[in-house]
Amino acid sequence: MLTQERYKAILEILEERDAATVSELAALVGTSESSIRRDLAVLDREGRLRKVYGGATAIIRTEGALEDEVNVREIQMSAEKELIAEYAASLINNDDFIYIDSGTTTSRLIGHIGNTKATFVTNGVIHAQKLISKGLKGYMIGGRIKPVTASVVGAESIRNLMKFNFTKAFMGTNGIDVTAGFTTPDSEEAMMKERAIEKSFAVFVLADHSKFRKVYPVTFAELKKCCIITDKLPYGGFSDKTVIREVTK
Amino acid sequence: MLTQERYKAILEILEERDAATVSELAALVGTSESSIRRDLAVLDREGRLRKVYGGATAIIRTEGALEDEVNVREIQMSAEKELIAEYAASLINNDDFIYIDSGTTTSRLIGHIGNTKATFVTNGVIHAQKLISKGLKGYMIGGRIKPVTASVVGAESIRNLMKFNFTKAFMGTNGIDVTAGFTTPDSEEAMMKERAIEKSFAVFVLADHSKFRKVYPVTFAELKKCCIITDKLPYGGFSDKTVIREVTK
DNA sequence: TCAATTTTAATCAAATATTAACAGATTATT
DNA sequence: AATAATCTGTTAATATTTGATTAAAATTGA
Repeated sequence: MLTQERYKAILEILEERDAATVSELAALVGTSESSIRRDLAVLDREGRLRKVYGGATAIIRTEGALEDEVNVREIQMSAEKELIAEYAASLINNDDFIYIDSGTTTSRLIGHIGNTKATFVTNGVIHAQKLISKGLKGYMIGGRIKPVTASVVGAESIRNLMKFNFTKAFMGTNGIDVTAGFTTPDSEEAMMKERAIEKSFAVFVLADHSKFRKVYPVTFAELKKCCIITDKLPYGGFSDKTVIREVTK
Repeated sequence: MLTQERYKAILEILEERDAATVSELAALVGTSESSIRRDLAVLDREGRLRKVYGGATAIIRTEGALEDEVNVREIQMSAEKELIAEYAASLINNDDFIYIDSGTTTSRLIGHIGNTKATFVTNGVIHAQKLISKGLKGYMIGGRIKPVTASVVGAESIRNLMKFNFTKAFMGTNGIDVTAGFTTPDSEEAMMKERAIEKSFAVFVLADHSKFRKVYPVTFAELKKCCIITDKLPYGGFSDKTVIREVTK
């Protein structure tokens, strides 16, 4: 059976039922679990389905492009990120005035914030919603909404952001590299991040180990500007000029 | 059974009945109480339900992120509002620059907006989310988030709002009265509404018949300033100085 | 208030799932 | 036809999830 035929078969099965286990797919498609796993990995990378522990789920494009891209992806985030988020949340004090960057890692952080009198400012629409559902004092940065990430970016929002002076900022990143620093694929998001860091007394970047040694088009900060909170350092250590907080069980 | 399938099952059960105990969920989903507890912890952190002692309750997300008896009722009396929302959506043109007020009625309106090049500005967090999930061009007003209604209000947000000049505004209201005009219980929300109306060329107030002859503490506009879109006029008609668009099947 | 009852969170072993490495089969390339 | 590259299924080593157990915490009712 051709690989492409398998892909098609898998996607068709997932279209009927919303989810299927690896063993179910193997039986239905008529191949080994190994092949199914390899297929799911490919299709997940292509964004055609969502790989989850035990199988895969369909990407429902019914209404919310956002609902799936942002919310569902979070569900499959790993235990390491949970640890990072938990630790980051423990750094929050009652008198803090905190910036929360958009992105999945920081979104998870909000789930771990307990009862606090701190005030939170964010440019993430979902982050704002989570803040209020947690009963926290929240501020939303205004401006143009970027659909894919459900975050507010652009000149307008930067102007709004500049009014604030944060005690702490919790940032996400796509890449961390010794020479390129913290990088992200989107220049508008990068600009927001850059300014938020500028206006914060202490900056924490939440990043699991997979982010190290990766470089994306736009740099938004030098390494030394932020404290990295991670689960595991890359092989051979990292720049000794960087402040790294390694969180382990 | 896949973890994600369990999540979905739990959320579906909570959508039908507003609340369920851990043991009920375990029986209905067909898994152990341990797993249900773990699932509830995750889903609570994700903000998809509210974990309570003994089980979990659904989060009603139509307007406020918080459960609200009033909201529940409003959702149920929906057929008329649907009509109003549908008609209001038909008024939108490609070159419009539109303000969408926070509130359930306007939230519903977004669901009826088709493919348009118009730009939308809102102070509702959930409204913003709906806009992007619909693929519409959206702007968020920045400022302090009021938890109950998940809307942005306050001095900061009014300053941000004043920069705009809208072609049309779609507003919600709590009361419509000949002498008191359009009224709402919250003064901060009222101020936002007042300014939004001031900055709009045409203003439409979406209100079902139950809103007529009711007066709430704060007036945010005179009747003649806005065109009312409603499903049914009150007995004996209404002020003839008011522009009313009555929508019927 | 305090004791009885219920619920929760933490722990642990068993069951399940994943990964990576390997060798044979299949397909492309020269 | 020979060689390289890719794909497939198997296996063993890891890692994750699950349900039972139990001590601690929360709720209830007198």
